[in-house]
Amino acid sequence: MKPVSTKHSSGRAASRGAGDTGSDRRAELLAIAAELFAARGVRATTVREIAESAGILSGSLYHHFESKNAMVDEILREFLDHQRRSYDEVLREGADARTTIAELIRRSFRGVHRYRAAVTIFQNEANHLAGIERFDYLRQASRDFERVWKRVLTDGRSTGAFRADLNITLAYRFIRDGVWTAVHWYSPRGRLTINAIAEQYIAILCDGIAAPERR
Amino acid sequence: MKPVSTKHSSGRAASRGAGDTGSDRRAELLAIAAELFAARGVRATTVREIAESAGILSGSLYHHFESKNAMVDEILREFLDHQRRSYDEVLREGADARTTIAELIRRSFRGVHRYRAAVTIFQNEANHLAGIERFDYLRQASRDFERVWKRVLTDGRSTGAFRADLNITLAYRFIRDGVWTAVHWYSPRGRLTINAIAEQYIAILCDGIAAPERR
Amino acid sequence: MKPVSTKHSSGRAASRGAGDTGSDRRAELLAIAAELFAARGVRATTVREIAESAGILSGSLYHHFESKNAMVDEILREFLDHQRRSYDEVLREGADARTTIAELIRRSFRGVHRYRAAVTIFQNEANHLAGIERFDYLRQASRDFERVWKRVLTDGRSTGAFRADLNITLAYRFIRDGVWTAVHWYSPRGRLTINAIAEQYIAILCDGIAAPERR
Amino acid sequence: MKPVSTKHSSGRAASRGAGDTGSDRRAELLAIAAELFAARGVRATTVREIAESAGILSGSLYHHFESKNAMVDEILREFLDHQRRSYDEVLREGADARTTIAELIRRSFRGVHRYRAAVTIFQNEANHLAGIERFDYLRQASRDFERVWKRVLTDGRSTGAFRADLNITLAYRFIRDGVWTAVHWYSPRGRLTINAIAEQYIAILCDGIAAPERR
DNA sequence: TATGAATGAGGTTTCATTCAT
DNA sequence: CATGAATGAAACCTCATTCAT
Repeated sequence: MKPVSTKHSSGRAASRGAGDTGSDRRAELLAIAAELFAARGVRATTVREIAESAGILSGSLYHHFESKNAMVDEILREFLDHQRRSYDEVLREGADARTTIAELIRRSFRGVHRYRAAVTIFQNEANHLAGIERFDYLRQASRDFERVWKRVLTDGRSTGAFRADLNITLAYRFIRDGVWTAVHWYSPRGRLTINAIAEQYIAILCDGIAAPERR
Repeated sequence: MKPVSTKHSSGRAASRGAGDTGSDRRAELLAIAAELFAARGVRATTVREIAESAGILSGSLYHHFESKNAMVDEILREFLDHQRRSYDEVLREGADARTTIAELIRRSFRGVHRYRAAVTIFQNEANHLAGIERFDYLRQASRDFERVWKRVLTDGRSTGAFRADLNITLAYRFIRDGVWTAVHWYSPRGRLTINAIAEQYIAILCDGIAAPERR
Repeated sequence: MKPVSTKHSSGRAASRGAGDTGSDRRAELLAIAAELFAARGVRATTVREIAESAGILSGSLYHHFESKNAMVDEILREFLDHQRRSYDEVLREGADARTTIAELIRRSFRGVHRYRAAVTIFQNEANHLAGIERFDYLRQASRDFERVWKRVLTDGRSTGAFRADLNITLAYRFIRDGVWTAVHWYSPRGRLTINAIAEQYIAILCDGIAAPERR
Repeated sequence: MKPVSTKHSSGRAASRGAGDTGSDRRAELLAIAAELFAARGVRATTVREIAESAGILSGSLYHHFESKNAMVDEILREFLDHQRRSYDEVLREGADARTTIAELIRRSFRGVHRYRAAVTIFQNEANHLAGIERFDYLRQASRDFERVWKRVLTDGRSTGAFRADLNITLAYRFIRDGVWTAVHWYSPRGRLTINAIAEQYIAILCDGIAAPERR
């Protein structure tokens, strides 16, 4: 993971390996950068701004990271790796489709909570970043996620848990957009906890907004 | 419409007034710019790229538009004005909540279809753009839309059309994100027409993905 | 005069000869340009601004004038020609030094009044313009003026009209700067007429600001 | 001194605070820029020219200064602050009007000598610069100077040191223009020292150019 | 680790001027 | 005479990155 293929064969060991415990400083800088990237966009955030927010000069950042994109890379990978593992855990439990979907939604919202900045970046800029070679893996991650959701939806439809006329692709997209876009308005200090939001979303998605007595 | 009260228009008469039928060239250039903005992002799209796509030099663009942001401005305003009027029409019909919500959703998807590039820009960059004085009106437009949806949801909940335990704010956000984010994957040449997508979305939203017999 | 050596051998007869009676439109445009050049500086005034002030498009100006600098040229020449003739008249009268100096000052201030915009341009930009080949004549004009003033001062010193210890060069410069710089604050609608200003200046220059009884 | 409260300094720490001793490089660059601004005018001097004169690339200048105008700003403030203090010292000595006027003139010419480039810029471009928000303080500085001179002139007139019929405003303007415009022709390597020029100017101003025996 | 000076490519914008209609 | 579209050079400025100290 994180091959860090330095094009610039400089002798300086700016980037460490992935599993690296990493100095606290490194994590600190990464957190600062993530917040700025999320708030202003990756392109709109200058290396100078990141450095200044950290109280150092822009040149000094290059002792910790190879490049600006290397920071984005690390921020995104951490989130994606976590989320993939989290989804896999659910699948491995092998519950019924409705339970599984609900749990996937819960874990997605928890991802929003825990990796807020990373999710924001992923949501806002995955499309543009994917055009850069270094971020090829974003497309793979999206495909992995898609496979997970679609498998559960298809399974549920065939077992009768979900409507027979459900369009799997559309349903998947609505769910995906619904959970990730929440990052735009979710605030950890807001009135609703992330769990409450997840439950509401599950309710709407599974049973609709219409009052049940109508049927 | 389109008041174009640019503070920065110091003496330059590059942009015409609003109701202006406008030369075809102008509309042509705007369409080209919109596609690029949508595809690559506003910041990432250079004026030079727009000009080259139109077969002219970058400086020549300034004969038609005051600035890059002036183009973004015009693109967004056209969509927002249309959408606002479209929503207002529905409200004026005064149908019941469920019918109204369905119609609002249909008209939103039609907006996605007709103003695809503009919706993409709005969806991707409204947050960042709103930080610029010139784009203050984006916040107002968002608030206007929010009021429309929330009024109908609240009305439907009190008349018993919608679940009594529905969280209006969350429901509004899910709907909003669901319809606008569709622009990311909707293709006019795809298998599903925009109307089919709208109906599927209405179905899921109103009645959920779960099979009805469960209740 | 006004050779108008068109580098661009275009067949269009944009510029007329000098003695040309000239259409009113031409004079009108020149007056508009002069005001703008004076108010904002030659460089800072765009051709577009001139055209817009005249209610036409920038391209249309080129039917009347060869270039922006051609306008500056004409504006300056008119003033310089007039002023030169005016000074010559005084010299030809052959009055005594003090009378002559006073009259030169009066005629300078009258020049400020009548060619306000031109004097402003001359005062503000002669130095920079003189670097352009086309404006070589500015240096000659300055030298001509200098010769006039110095001749009178020298004459007056040798006849005893002026102090024996007068530094001719410095005196000339103070006078020159005093009269031309007045253009920066003189207003035809101000409290003091241009003649009153001239008389005050003559008084200060000849007899000083100190009260006479002190000697 | 030099508050440098740039509104535009959004997050960039290019320019240091005021009391800053400042790296030598900074002062060096400022001196180079000042000479060019004085010689060619602010607008006509390109950032590239400044950089090339300093042996660096244009972009590198922005490591030291926020913008071209920021350089102009610093150059002007240094001169204005100095001159204001210098005038205040004279006033605090409380000598009689004629002595005070003479000393103010001496100190003005010394300002011309010491801040030649800055005075040239101030003299040539204050009018145009004052139209820019950032240079609002130029108007204030002019007003401050005006008050100083007028106070002394008024005082001298009422104590009988100066002519009873002296027009204070005109006298002030002639003096102001006379001393500052000298920057256009003064050369530190010329025949006359700045002190000699000052004394000649004082003599002419106080007692006139006319021979005394005439009265 | 950090600084501070510099690079160099590229961005948006300006503007005098041209020219077919 | 005037328009309106375009040119092309050059302006100011930005910013990721490098590197000697």
